[in-house]
Amino acid sequence: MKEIHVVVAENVKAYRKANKLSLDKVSELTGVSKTMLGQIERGDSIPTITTLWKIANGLKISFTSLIKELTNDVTIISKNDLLELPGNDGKYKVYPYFPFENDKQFEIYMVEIEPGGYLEADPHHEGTEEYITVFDGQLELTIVGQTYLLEKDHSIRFKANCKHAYYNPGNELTRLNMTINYPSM
Amino acid sequence: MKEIHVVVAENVKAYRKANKLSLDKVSELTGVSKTMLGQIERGDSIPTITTLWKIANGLKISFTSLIKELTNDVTIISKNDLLELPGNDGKYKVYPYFPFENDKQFEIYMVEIEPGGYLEADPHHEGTEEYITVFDGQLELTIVGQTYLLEKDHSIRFKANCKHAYYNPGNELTRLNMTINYPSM
DNA sequence: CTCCGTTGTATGTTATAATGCACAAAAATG
DNA sequence: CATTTTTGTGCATTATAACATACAACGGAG
Repeated sequence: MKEIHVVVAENVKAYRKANKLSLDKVSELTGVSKTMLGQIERGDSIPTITTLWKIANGLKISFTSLIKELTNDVTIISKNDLLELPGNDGKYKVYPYFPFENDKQFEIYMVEIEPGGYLEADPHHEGTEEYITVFDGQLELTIVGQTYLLEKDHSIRFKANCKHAYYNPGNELTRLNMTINYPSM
Repeated sequence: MKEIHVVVAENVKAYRKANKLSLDKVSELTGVSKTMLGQIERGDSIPTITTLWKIANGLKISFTSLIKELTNDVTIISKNDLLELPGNDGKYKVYPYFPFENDKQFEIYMVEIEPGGYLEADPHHEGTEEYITVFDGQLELTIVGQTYLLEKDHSIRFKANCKHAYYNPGNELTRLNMTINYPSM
């Protein structure tokens, strides 16, 4: 995961090379100084939003093409590779397989809850939704005082902008897939 | 046509008010100082790309929602409720827990593949990505002739705009979660 | 070949981004 | 009601973004 200004640097440089433009020419087109363009391309300086806007507009390219990181084609992750996020009682374990990244609007976790394990979650922002599929065991989900019991192979979708809690009421490990969708305003 | 930093100012402020967050809270979430957030919102300062990135990531909103000039409560699904989508050999079963809908950019399936089960998938649209987490068994995934073997508790992310195939090479049922992300155009 | 123009980088300067701290006003609490 | 906490803004400081200028190296023209 590169720093955003490094991503910008690579994208600006790539565009300039692809179109055989000098720093002078880009400076002319964009109204940003040649020196600053060099600094940006070398990652020596972090441009303001206005400077970037000038570059995008001057070159007539989309803003997002400047900030978009080329993703690896294939990424493989094992649970062993992950740093387990702390639940509050040691019986609730969260594995962040695909954490939130700015170019997509969701994140994916695997969650394991031992019998009796419990977690109370703070409300997410307005419009956020959770999708949970139970692969093993049972899950008792409480949303604003309303309790839902999910068996194996059950799934649930709910708005996550209110207080909610997860609990394993059974006597075997609960394993579930959790996808959290954030609204794109 | 407003200056870009004024647009950003309005969007940050609107988001914060809509979610009833204080400057302090946003500062906490984003790692940007309270003072700077105030400056940004009042249009008194032009943030660097990094500062804006911190804001977008900290609030888990899309970057473009910051630069752009300005939804049913609970659904429960059981596998039994679903019409199983046909695989091509009876050994590959797809359960569409949350099919694609216009207000979000992804869909979620549970997939079960019996030993020896196989499915060849047509390419999705350009930019489409798949995220697969193996909950049980093994999965052999072939993407443009390249083969990946996934064990239990492994996950993979790959571009789904090319021919790919799923195969269970083991001797037990493979169960996996599949999330398909479509590009936001 | 020499000379000139172009290119990208280094340097120094100025303006401002980003922060920590202080504080008045508003809101919350008892 | 009085007191405490929270909130957003102002001020001073530090680091750095953005610029103008200088210049070495390179490429092209004659």
